Amino acid sequence: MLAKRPKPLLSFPKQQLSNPHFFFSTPTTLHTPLSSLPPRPSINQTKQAHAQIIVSGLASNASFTGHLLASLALSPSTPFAYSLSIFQTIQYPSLFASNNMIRCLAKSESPRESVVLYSCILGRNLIPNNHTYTFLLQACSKALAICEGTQVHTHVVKLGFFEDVFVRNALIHLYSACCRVECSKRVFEENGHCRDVVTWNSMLAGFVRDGRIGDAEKVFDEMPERDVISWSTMIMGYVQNGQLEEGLECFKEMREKGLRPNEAILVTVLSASAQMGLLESGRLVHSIVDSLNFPMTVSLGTALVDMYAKCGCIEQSKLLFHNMPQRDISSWNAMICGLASHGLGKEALALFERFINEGFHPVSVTFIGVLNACSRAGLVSEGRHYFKLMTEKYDIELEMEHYGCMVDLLSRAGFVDEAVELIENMQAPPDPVLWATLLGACKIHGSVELGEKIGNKLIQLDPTYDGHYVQLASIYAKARKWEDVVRIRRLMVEQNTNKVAGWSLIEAQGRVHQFVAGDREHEHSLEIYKMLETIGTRIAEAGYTPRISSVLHDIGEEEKENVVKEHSERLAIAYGMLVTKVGDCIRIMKNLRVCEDCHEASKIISKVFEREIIVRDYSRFHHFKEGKCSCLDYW
DNA sequence: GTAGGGTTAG
Repeated sequence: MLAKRPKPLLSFPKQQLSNPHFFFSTPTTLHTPLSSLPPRPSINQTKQAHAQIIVSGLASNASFTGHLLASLALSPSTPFAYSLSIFQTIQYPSLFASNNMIRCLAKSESPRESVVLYSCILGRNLIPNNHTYTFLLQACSKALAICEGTQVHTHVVKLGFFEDVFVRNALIHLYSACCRVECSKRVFEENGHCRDVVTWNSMLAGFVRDGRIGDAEKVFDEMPERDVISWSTMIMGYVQNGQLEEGLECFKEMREKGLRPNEAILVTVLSASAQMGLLESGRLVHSIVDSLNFPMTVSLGTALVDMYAKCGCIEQSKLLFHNMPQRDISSWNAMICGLASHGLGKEALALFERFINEGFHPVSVTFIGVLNACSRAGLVSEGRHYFKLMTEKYDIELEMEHYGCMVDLLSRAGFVDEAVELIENMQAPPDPVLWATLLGACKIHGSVELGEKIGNKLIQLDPTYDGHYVQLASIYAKARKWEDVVRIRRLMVEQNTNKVAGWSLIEAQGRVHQFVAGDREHEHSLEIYKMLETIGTRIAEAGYTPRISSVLHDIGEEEKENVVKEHSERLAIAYGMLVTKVGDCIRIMKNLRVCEDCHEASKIISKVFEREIIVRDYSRFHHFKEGKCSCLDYW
């Protein structure tokens, strides 16, 4: 019987660089070893050193080139072609030189090529070492090369490098990068004694990447020591998974332990504060940035600009933006979007023009900001112009969100037919959100017939979502079609819809206070309701009359008035009046849109009590001051 | 003589 031909250890796909001669093409005549290089030299320093040695006639040998490559691998900006050209000058590369070339490849744009070089190492009968595998697995992770990585794993075990903590950590990282977190876990659990802080961090990051926050928490709690990366991974894990409060809590715990945060942590915590609209929390991070003398990098500056804009302080946001030492496209996007959310449409458009004049190229998000700016300020012709510009001049693909902004802009401004036409002519099937936007406009314009058509269609598409019933019923209520209101409400009860509970948040006395409508859970509930009475009397004297069309219950008018009076927003305002100083601004965050009645009441409260009230709702900011709102009732 | 883990914007 014929002996079976041994299977190759590794079989790699044919690629552009897969010819091993690619790595070993030009013979070299250099023989002089390189004196020690300074740590992490810049690419220019390395090039200068290289040039001097060549010019002075000194040749290089494998050892010299190996050092040169090691030095190049350390420079983050090394062009890969340069490293390769140096490697190619060695006729017989040592393992040391080859390892460092793998390391350069791992950092290059073609990390997968490192496995080709690895097969060359094997082919030249060099014995790989732990460094080889660390670099090689790093390259596989970057290339998301799970097949090659798994084969390398078998080599690691066969050649006895599984006990090496660097190699094991690289394996954990490889599997988590390739979405095989269970494999990471297996590597992590084998030989539990062979772990260091990086092993724990890699496992932690693996669970975080996979969205397994519970498992990540367990790892975080069990790890024997934590460094700044452990904290940043956990904090970012919470924030990326939408567990914002836990992220902020984790940051607090870290600070209590006296640890110095790094920039990544600060940026993440700023983002969480921004998403939640927690100004005090964001301000605290800003004060940490200042007190610890963090340089105002583009990331940190942008995160601060975004935080202040999302927490209602648009002036502070603008100030920071204009004083930023450097900006990138994200900074501009954050500022344009921030201005748009505050209804400062013309300012946002002017900034966009400046952005273009400074030579930036807009991206998809930039136009979300621009179109939102037009939509919030009712700038219809400008909106049409930019919508056209983004495809015709900047070649940006239209996404559902861009259509959303346009449909909102057109329909709210009264161009409902044009909005319908836009939806109907879309290439992709329209998202129901677009029809829901149109339904909102039907409510504003009292278009019962079209609203009825769209509302019924949406209810048919998603009978469990209560928002469509509420909108349709509001359209009927505005037209005083009470029988239809009752019918829709009954239908809603029959369908057992999932009601999204409305809430309002206010930050006061170092805490976040959350209210729902009719809430009596707060420790100062009695005082809050007393204040609500006072507010009610004072605004009634100033001419306020309740707008109860948004109340769907078939109850008496007086009861409806009580329902709106106890909306979560009103409770939060009342609490704000109790705990803030006279004249201080009251800042509220809501998860839904401001209702018409609360909007009207807030305007009058701002006048009667001489208080600025800033409300961030689901869609935008409302600055209530001296009886007026920044949205000019266009929302 | 070479080493690893974590980054924002609607």
